[in-house]
Amino acid sequence: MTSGASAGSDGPVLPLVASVVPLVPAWRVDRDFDYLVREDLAVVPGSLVRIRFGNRRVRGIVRSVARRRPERDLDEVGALVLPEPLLEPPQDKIFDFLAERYVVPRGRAFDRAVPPRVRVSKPVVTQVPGRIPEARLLPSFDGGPALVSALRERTGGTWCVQALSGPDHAELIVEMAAQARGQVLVAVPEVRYGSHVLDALSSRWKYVARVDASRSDAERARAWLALAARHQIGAGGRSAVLAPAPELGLLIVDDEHDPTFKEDRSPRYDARRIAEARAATQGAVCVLVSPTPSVEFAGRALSGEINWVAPARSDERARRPITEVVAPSSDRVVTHELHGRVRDALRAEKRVGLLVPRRGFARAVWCAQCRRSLRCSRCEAGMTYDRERRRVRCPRCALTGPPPDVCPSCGAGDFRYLGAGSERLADQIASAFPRARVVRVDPDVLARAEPESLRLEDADIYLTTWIGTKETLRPPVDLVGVLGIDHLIRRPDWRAAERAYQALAEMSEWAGPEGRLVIQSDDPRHHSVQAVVRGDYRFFAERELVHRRELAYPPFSELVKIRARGPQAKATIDGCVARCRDAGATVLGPIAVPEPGGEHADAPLEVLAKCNDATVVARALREVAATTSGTTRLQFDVDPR
DNA sequence: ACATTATAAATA
DNA sequence: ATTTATAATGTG
Repeated sequence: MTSGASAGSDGPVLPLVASVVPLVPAWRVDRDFDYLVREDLAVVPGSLVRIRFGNRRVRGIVRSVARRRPERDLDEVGALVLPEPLLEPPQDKIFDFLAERYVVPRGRAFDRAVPPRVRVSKPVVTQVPGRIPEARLLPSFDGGPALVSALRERTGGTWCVQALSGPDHAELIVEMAAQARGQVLVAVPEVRYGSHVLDALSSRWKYVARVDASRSDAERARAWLALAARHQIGAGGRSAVLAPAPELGLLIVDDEHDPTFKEDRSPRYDARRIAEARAATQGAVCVLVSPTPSVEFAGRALSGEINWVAPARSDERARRPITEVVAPSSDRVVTHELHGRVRDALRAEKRVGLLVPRRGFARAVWCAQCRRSLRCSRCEAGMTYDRERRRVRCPRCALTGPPPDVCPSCGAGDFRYLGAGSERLADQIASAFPRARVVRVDPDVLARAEPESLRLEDADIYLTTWIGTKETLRPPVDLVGVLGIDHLIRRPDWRAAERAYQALAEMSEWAGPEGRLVIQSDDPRHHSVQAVVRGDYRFFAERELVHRRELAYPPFSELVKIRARGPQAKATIDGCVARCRDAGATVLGPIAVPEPGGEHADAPLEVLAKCNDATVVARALREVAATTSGTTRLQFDVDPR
């Protein structure tokens, strides 16, 4: 590849030619460009270089370097931005995958390989790896010993690990990292109020290359370059799965179910899928950890497609608090039963956490008989109910109509409507327990005050919305009361049951094995509720998978959402639909999605494609994207959350 | 007829 | 992304 015409042959030495991806986010330049390399410049595959492009200077990443005869007049590589390569092969394949699956120009994908402000070039701290300690926690898991040997021998594979809730969680992550051979990257959910896992990693290793947003740009850049120079361990948020690690041995995604692993700006990647694909291309082990794994990955694990690691049933049940489900009362927010539990706890000088539902939510319609929510006949989204007009409406395709007389699933005629306002909850609770000190935490309070200044330890009743239940924020309590879970269960969204289960499981963890959990729900038999009562994740997963299979939602399909706006929106989206169908997808829509404040006439059009392999559909859509004119905006969302 | 502004094309 | 050529629109 690099030899060329020198040895023995008579011709002149061929020039060095580098293929470069310019870091320019445009479909018109979605390919490599060749440049000459001066003999004194240490340009290698993966180098970050400065090149002339058009009439300006941009940065680019070198894909390959070879001695060959150029086919045309070439410009010279301007300079090396970094002395060492940033993206040694085969890591460039990750960014090819990123560009391909998530339908972005290559320059936009490769831009994610570059650290912020590459001015800082400090010496790199490298750690001499110590002796590998015995694994303490993992061997007691079903499938744990196999994972330990995969880590030690670096035999690859994707592993879905159902963690135990509780204080051992951070240690489990540290233990896996310590067992691994080669470099280790750990991705954790967005760390706004700190992270126990990152703290635990930092106390085990002298220097953990932190690439999360809570660090300064300078520190992130330093960490990024340290990892490119083979520093052993790095950690951060979603983007940690894209950090350089030429000798990657282990890639961990912790709390894998968390929605922040989906990037919400272009490139809209799912960090878990990137992690899996990356580990495969580098021969590393990919571990997805969560006490409540996503149904997508758990389903693949239970079917044997990827590896499955779970705690012994008895260990899982031992973490469960005493759990009760009580029917909500129609005239008060705190039922008689929960009121009694709170009163008893306060008398015993114990502390109480109460979870109130979010303020605004969709009003769902469901059948009292078979307990299914009403779904749109056209696109399968859950219907919402407009109380004033007495009509049902699909939030996805805006199909409206009168509420049906009988349930389309079971023929019963008894519908329930959900979604009463909940503004006065805090006041009602304060007046129900007048002698208790009530501390209220919600997004408004958090925006105004630092978490430390809230004096949570003084509270008898800690009243919060979901935001205040973050592990690093919530105070320890003895009783947790969930005032309403039904709005989450009935949410018009195919992941509603999963989100509800995860929320309840988190509350169960908050109450802890010594505590008590009271759930107010009118659907105590729902699998999201029952799984928490039983302390049995698998119970939830297996039942939810039945529903997913019925409607062909992930993991039984992959999804691609496409949105078009502008003058040619209709024609453009029709072209996309045709491409999707050619690629074997089932397409729902197109439908107009009204925007807040926008005219209905020029509302963007949206379709949802269900397919076996979204990468195949993405490849087809790439051609549409590359040929779409500037005034029509196309937006692709592969693996939408 | 010429200046101003939107639009498309090209980048080694 | 940014520049440059080209078409469309506006102005005296």
